[in-house]
Amino acid sequence: MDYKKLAELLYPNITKTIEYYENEAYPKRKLPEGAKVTRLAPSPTGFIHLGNLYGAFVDERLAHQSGGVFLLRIEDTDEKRKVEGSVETIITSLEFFGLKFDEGAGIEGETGDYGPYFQSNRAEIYQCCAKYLVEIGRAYPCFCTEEELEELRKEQAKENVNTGYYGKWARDRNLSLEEVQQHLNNNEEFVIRFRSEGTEEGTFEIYDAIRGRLSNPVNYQDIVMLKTNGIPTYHFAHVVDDHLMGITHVVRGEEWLSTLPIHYEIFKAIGWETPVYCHTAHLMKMDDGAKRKLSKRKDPELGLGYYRELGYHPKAVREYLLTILNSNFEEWRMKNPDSPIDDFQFTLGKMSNSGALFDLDKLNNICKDVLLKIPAVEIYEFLLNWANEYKKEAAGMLYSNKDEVIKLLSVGREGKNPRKDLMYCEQILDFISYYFDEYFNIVDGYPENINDEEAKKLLQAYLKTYDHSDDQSQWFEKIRVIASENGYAAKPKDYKKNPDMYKGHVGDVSTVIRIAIIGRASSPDVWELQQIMGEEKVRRRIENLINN
RNA sequence: GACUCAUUGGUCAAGUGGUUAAGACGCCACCCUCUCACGGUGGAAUCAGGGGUUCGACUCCCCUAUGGGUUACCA
Repeated sequence: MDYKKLAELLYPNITKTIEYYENEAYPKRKLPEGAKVTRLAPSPTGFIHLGNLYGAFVDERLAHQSGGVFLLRIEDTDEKRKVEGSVETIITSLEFFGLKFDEGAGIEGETGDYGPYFQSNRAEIYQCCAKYLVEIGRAYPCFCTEEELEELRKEQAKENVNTGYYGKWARDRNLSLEEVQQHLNNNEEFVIRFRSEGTEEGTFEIYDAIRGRLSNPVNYQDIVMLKTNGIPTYHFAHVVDDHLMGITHVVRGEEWLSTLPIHYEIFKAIGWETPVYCHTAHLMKMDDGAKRKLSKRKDPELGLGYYRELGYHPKAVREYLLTILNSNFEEWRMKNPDSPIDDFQFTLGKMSNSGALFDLDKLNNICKDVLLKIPAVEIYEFLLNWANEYKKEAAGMLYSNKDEVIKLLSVGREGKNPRKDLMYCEQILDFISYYFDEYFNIVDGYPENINDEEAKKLLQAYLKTYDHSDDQSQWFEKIRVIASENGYAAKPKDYKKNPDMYKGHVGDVSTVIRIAIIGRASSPDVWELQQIMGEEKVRRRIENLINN
């Protein structure tokens, strides 16, 4: 069989050679020793979830920690699944979380010398590489129709053998030149299949940077490399693109583990070195008591949009992700509470190889610490931006009450044991909403031992002695006095010792006041909040309650 | 079904043949305290099961179970 002729027959119009691409078009990158080149290669389906961010984070750290390159390539080889505008979504979402690409697809066009970065624009490159494989006898055209393949699978199922296109089942594996010509003359469509040399028994070993040595069965399937439309399948695109783009580390989900043998064999056949593989474990979700891989269909709440809508700070999300990405991160963070997150040395070896369950409690807890380190003014800006995008009705209020909001955000944040009240925008807004009359309402009831009438009596007493210029201790002393005068213990400990002597204690009294002013039974220090609200508002709210 | 990866408390996990099996989140109790947070102290809670190998196994091997993944001209 003259493979050279076959190649010419199939691709008369491909004149460039594989050497041209390797040496002239895409020469080796000039990078410092040890620099890693990574890529994010999403398909543009318009949905990006936490799992994608998780993986992208690994790529980004690997590249930027080593002085390498992090690029974006769009795997748009499946026309059916393309969604308009999804490239923008991907880029802006990742950027929001602090991941920036150095090269590749961009909103304003591509940057970099290794493009095009959309696979749909690389057809000629793939075809050239395919042509080469045909020339050396490692690829061939297959004219089977989908129906015929379906038949084949049924046949194989009946005989109880592995399904697929391989060995004696590969009908077009050894077509003669004349037969190929014949099919071509009939205008039949064809795919290019890989000619595998593997057997069903073979195995090989390969190193995975996360999982260590992996022992795999060898590939024996003549998989499709080029579809009838001349566009490659993932397997072939991965080999061609990652090699030609100079990718050193391929980070991808563990769902690719089982196709690794295919990739390995193609790399070998074409004579290229494999990149370092890094197969990450999936982020999982609890579903009816069982762990499950994140799904874009079933888990919209794990879409990145969800966290932006709730107003999670990107720093907090990064911080959380790093705790599940590298088990030693938390330890490092405790030792270096104020260091920038990028000072942490991320390592592949510390990555877990079993799927982690997403833990919202943990995220929230991390948020508290992260936000505490961000100045109130910046939180305000963040909150305002968030409201402008996701909570329009609150944006105006936040905008026109800038000073007050910043003060509200700052309450209790100073000192040795600062409060950690703030987690994410939605929650923060709720946390400070009482300040605005439009949002203010009484959500909690009085303590059990105090009825409405009693409450009014206490509030009247409070109003009578209230002096807005009192300092904090003067203010609270007056509350103690009101408590004593009305039969409540001025100190909770007294009440605890002799509960029968009192109606309650000073805490009950201040709770009544707190509810009148804040609308809730729990809040930061009332005196501080009053100072921010101003005398008029404080008095008005209490009066409203008394007269209702 | 076949092939494959995984399995330490509720969750994230340290651990690489000899440990009282770290730590974090969550939970509970107590302390601090006008509430809530914060902070502090303490507590409950884990090696999926069964066989080996070994003086000794969470650690190595095998089987089983459970969960994930692949089995496409999807990625």
